[in-house]
Amino acid sequence: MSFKPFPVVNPGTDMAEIQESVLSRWDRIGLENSILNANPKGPEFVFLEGPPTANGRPHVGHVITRTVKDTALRYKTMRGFRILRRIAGWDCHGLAVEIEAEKHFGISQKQKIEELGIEKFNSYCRESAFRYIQEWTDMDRLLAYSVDHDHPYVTMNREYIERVWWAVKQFHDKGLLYKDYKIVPYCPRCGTPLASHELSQGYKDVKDPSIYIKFKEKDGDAYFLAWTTTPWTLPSNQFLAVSPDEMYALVRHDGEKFYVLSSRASLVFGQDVQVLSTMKGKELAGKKYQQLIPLLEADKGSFVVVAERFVGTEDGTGIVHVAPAFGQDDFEVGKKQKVQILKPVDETGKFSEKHLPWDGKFVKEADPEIIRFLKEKNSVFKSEKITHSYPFCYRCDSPILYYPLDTWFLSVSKLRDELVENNSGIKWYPDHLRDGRFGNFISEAKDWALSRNRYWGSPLPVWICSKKHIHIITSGKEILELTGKEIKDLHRPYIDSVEFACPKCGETMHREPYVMDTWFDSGSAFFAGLDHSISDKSDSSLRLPVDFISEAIDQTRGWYYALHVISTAIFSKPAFSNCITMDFVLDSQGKKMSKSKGNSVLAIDSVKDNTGDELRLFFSTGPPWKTRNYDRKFISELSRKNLYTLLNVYSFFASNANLDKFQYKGIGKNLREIDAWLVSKVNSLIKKVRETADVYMFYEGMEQIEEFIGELSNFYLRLSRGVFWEDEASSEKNSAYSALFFALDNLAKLLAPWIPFFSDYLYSSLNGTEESVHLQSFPEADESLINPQLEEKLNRAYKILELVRRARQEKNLKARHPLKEILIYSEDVSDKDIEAISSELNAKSVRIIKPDLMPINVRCRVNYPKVAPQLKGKLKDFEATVATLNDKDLKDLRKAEVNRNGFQIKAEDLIFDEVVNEGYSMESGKEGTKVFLNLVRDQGLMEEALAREIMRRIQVMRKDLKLQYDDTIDTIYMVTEDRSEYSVDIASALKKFGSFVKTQTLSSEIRQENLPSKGYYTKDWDIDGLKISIGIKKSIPS
RNA sequence: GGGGUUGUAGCUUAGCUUGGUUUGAGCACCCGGCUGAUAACCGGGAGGUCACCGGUUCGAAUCCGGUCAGCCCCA
Repeated sequence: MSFKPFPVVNPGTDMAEIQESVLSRWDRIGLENSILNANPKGPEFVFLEGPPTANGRPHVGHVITRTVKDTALRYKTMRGFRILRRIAGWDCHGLAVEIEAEKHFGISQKQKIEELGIEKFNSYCRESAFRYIQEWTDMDRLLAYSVDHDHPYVTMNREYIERVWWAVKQFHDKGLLYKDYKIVPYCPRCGTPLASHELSQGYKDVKDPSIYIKFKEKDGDAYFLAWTTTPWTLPSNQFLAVSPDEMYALVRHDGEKFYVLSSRASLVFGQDVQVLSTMKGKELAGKKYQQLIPLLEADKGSFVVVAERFVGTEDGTGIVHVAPAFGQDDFEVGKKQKVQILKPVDETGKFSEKHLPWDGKFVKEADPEIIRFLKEKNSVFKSEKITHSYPFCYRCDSPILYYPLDTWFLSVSKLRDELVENNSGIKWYPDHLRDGRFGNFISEAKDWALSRNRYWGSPLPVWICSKKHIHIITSGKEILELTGKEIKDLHRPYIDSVEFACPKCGETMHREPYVMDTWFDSGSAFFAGLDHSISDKSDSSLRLPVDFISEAIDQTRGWYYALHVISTAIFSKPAFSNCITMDFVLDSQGKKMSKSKGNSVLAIDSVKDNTGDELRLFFSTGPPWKTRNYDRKFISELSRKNLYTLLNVYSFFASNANLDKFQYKGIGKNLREIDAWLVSKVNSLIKKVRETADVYMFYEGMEQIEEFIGELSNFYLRLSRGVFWEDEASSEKNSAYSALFFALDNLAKLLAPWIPFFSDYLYSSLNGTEESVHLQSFPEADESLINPQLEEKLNRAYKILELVRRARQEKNLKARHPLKEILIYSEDVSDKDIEAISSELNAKSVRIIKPDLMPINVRCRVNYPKVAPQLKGKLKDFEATVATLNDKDLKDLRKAEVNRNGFQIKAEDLIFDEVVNEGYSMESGKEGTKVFLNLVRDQGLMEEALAREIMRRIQVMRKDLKLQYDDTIDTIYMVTEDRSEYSVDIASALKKFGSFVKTQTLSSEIRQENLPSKGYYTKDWDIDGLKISIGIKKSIPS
């Protein structure tokens, strides 16, 4: 069989180039398809993609979620699992899309949309749903996100909508669907209510008015002082609420009388306050007051003080202004008091009551005028501004109002116990989410406001007849059966006209004109977003719970919540069993990214600035649930340290293996020690990576691999280089090649889930194949090749090497200068153990010695702080006695007391100093290991040192000329000045060591000659005072 | 106000579950060395009140309580 060379790495090869070549190979071999259909008989692993909206641009945060998801998928595939639902998904409905459409048509009011026509509006929405799909696919390709992009689930598709409808019916059948006239968080611009989980996305700190209002007592001359940040609700005031059991006071201030919460009096009035009487809040209940703005007519029961538990005592005055139309608590008060509520504001958030001077104004804009109006009436006690957090529509940024509206709800609050129970078994990463943020949220779950008074969404499939019978339609087929009419598109407006006779009473049924919260769409994905692998929606084929999902932290109240609620309600099971949650990606300064600050990074820019591997490496280092600063500096640092280091190891391997025509035939039995070490380390690594990845701790696996790459390069290869350069084939050399190949090949497979491109480059280069690493099995550790003792042993040897380097450093002895002798004292190292490091030690002799052979003198001195207080006057005698102790005494002292001159000398009375003998350099390690360098430098050593100095410089010059490994050269030199400490003759040095230098530098000859000389590349050097010019030129082949 | 989370060198961080020499590393900095794989690397230096206070303990970065600060979520 002819030798097939390993592809060599061209200088300047970068990761981008590798990524390009790997991508085109993947296309060539149709890898995507093979991955999607891998392991058809393997155990099942169910994945679910959280559907982003393809109507928005992906940002760098999406890169990290895709990294984590894909690493898990690739890992599971290599572990032999058949992955179900490895498909992309797209969330297509909702306000985000509608707002794009409004911009497109240049309108911003619902009325205008209806004038335009819902048909036209929605058809634009449908078209623009995939506005940025190209950017998403580009990003996914460059990140190697391996899900099926050609068969995604799409929430606006007919089948999907029908499954969502089916879900609504399940809620209805369980009595969990109801309609109510309730206060809901409402976006006046979008004209629709928002669910609590949507509301939570839009809190912002803003400045609002903070005013203290005087409500005049009806049967007296005092005022009730109330505080509010929403002056526009004051015309609708119908009650004042106090806390029943708190103490209130009637006080005099500046000539007027006020009721106020006792504990707040001084904060509101300052020093100038006189308490006239005190009473409990409930004693105030029933007191009447004058209508503040007497422009609207109200029911008789209005304008009284009520006692309510919701009244807080932390801010304001302890007296709360109640406008039943504009707050949840307020609404309940209105209901309790059985009054008609005042609602002078229409659905666009504008005053709509001709008796009010602010008629037609948006409520927030009317605030200043209302304040002015009240000031003129002397009803304002104090008017300020405060900064507080207020909700805004997370889609369009309008201030949210609380507004009474007919809304369809899901009775999620009834399910709280089940939600908590189903959550208890979910594995959360990080685990504190289970009982923390997510657990808290579901244990206080509110009813889900499901309906939206909008246009582009899954239509609410609820039909009602005049007798209030409800019918839920679950398919287009059912519509056909009920009406005899085929309906192609289930969206509005077509669905709006569907009418049929009530199955119960025969009256005509009309559809409730709403669409649904788009979170209900995406939250249905676990049963609605089916791929070809799961064809019906029966429980068993759904494989609930899904094994793995992963999204960013904001989804605890978004997608995770929706999935969990729907799955619990319909299937009484959790929707997912493992969930990795990412925290946000911050900018390089650790600041939150935002469009307005201009520091946000688009995913597409990021994947073009860096390769997919580099980004994935960056996002895989460290736990994903910690915030990470996006910084190019760190990305390239990690890349350099790991990917490029490994590329160089491979490059070294390939170029040498090609010269030697090495072919891998498995690792043999007779490995060199350091090769056995490497093989052992690889197997240990495999074991550790599997253990962590199996429990979803992917970042720990990656960190283990990173550490190993460092050891491979800086320990193994550095110490083994020599054997690869030997001319003759040998079993040692073969051992080294095999071990290195084994390490690289396994590393390629280990890296594959994290670093898809480079790992595949490495794998195919090593194995000379077009096949992909991603279809290989994940490596399995061979326990019999793991040798902890050996790993530990070389670890110690490496420590010794460090000590020697330090000892050399101390005496300024370069590593390339040979030493006469190194002595090593260590309890647990034998001569054989240090073989691996002998090349780096560079000594004529290395010996392990017993403690008594250490070239040291132990001296001792008196430990004064210990001894002086006891001895006092005898101290001088003691000193003299100590001075007489000889080496044997000192040795004895380590074991027992020594009696001398009447003193019982103990070891702790003395301080021992170890003084190294003349002519040695010593270093001690932590475990008592000591190394001694013999500093003798005879003529032979000096000559060799000088020869090596010259050799190294020739090598540098070879590199300057970019010569090939096997190019031979002619070398000449000329000494211009010699003041060196070498004190040896260069000619005689070269005479003795010339052949060594020649071999190492591939010089056909080395001779003295005047320089510069024509045709020679010349450089001047100063070798510790020896000034020398060296010239080399490529030999002309004879 | 409630819940969660974080606080270790200029920066990024490991160690905390299970208390035990002197808190370990990388980047940057300074000095020196090495370099026929490397964009590397090696040795040394400088740089830490382990946020703060208290408790438990022979011993606390680690366990407990409290405080402060940042971030996130909720009300």
